[in-house]
Amino acid sequence: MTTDDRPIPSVWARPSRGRREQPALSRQQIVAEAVRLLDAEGVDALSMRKLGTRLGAGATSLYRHVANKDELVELAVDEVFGELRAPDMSDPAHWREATIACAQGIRAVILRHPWMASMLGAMAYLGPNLMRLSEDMLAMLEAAGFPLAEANGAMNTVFAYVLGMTGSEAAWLTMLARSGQSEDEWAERLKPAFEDLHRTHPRLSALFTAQADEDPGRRREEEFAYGLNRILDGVSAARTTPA
Amino acid sequence: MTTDDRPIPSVWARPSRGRREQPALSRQQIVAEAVRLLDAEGVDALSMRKLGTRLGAGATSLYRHVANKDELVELAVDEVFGELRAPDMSDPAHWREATIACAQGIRAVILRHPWMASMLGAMAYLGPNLMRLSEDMLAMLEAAGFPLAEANGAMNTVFAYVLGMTGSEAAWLTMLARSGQSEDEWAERLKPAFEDLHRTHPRLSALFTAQADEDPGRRREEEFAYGLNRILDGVSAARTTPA
DNA sequence: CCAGTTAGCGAACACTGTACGCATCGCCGG
DNA sequence: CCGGCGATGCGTACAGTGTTCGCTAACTGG
Repeated sequence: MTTDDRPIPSVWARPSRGRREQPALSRQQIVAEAVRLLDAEGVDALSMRKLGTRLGAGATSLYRHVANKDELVELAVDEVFGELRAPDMSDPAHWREATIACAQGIRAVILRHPWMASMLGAMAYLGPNLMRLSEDMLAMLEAAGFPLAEANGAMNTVFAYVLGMTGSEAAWLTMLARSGQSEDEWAERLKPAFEDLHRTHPRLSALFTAQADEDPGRRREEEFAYGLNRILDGVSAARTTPA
Repeated sequence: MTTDDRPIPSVWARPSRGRREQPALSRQQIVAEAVRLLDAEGVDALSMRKLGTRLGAGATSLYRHVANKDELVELAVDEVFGELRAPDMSDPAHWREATIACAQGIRAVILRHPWMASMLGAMAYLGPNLMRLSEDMLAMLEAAGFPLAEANGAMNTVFAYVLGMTGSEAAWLTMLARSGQSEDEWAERLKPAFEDLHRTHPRLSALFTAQADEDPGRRREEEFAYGLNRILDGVSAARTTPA
């Protein structure tokens, strides 16, 4: 137990177990493990060495399958977007429900992998999985009576909203998680500064107190749905065949 | 010239120039220089040592005025949001124009400092400058006939949209800048893959070709304005006194 | 004029991403 | 059967990172 774990250069003890017990490393495996590491320990914990160790490999071995850390992250982002299954877009009459389902799907994916928020602002994402989703949404909106240009505008608007809203949400949640405090503890900690807030920012203060005894998760869901519905209201006028 | 730049421990050559020629270092100065460095060289180039050198100081001196690099970045973000002057919100009848002006102001600020995009997804921003702006916008929307809760929903929706849209925009632009290519060169480079795109994603392909000979900057401006107007359309129904 | 507070700094530590070259493996043509 | 070959993993090394810890030297209040 103590003799053979030291790398003694002896011909007899040479392991010689073929490297091909497993295919050892593959791009898919690396990306999947990277996603797992990011989910578990957050964006700062992703280092090539740690990822290598998790895969039972040296750090630099990863570079045989991935050019950069940046490329690895790009692949991880696309991998996560691959979780998205396009919702049922068969019935054009339900374009609103389908769009809402799609938006909530994206939101759920980002909240499941909060590190995505940090990435999306730092890279122009053009991966195949999101392109497929875009094409499907365009087709659905066109079938629902939107001219292509309007469909594009509507989709971009919805998508930007989802990104912005969910990005802030994810950032807030990871900040909470990192500080190890609950949402209520945070509110409690702000109580002292509240007197000033009420004086200088009465409206913000009123909103805070009004939201104090709601379930935060539920409240965020409803706020997300509220804005989304207003956007769909505004967008629906662009249809050529109203309903 | 070659003799006195070596730190010889001689009492005679002791510099003795009072450290207080300038107040040396201050938090304001550090943050301002950090913003300048971020603007000039991008987010990866911000390191404590480089920033210190720029200020004619050692790297670790900064820690007397700033707790962390993270805190420094937080301060830099708030500093930049300080550029925002709340637009004229005196006339409640022009709430739409005022909101548009505010949104375009935020967009302009982020595009002027594209590194902001990477930060906003990675931190929950609660700085005083944005809080002031939020309070002003709430006041304006309330004066325009929105109940406070609806004003809050509208503001959050608009703000999420601006963040998402402009964030993607900034990410794309910094990617272009880093690759040193122009937008047209990028389109040219994608020409080979275009045949496939047309086959598998006909709608996206159609949109690309339709946008090929527009000025990209103008096009982005218009897309931004389009979505913003749809959102304001959808939101305006929540006013109690319609107009 | 002296004590105490404080700003700045040099050195050091634990890590990071990544380039390079070497060892080793499965395979494949002769 | 076997020798070379391309692919794969990895040890080492390098330049650079954020941050801590004492040390010096200046300013400031009594």
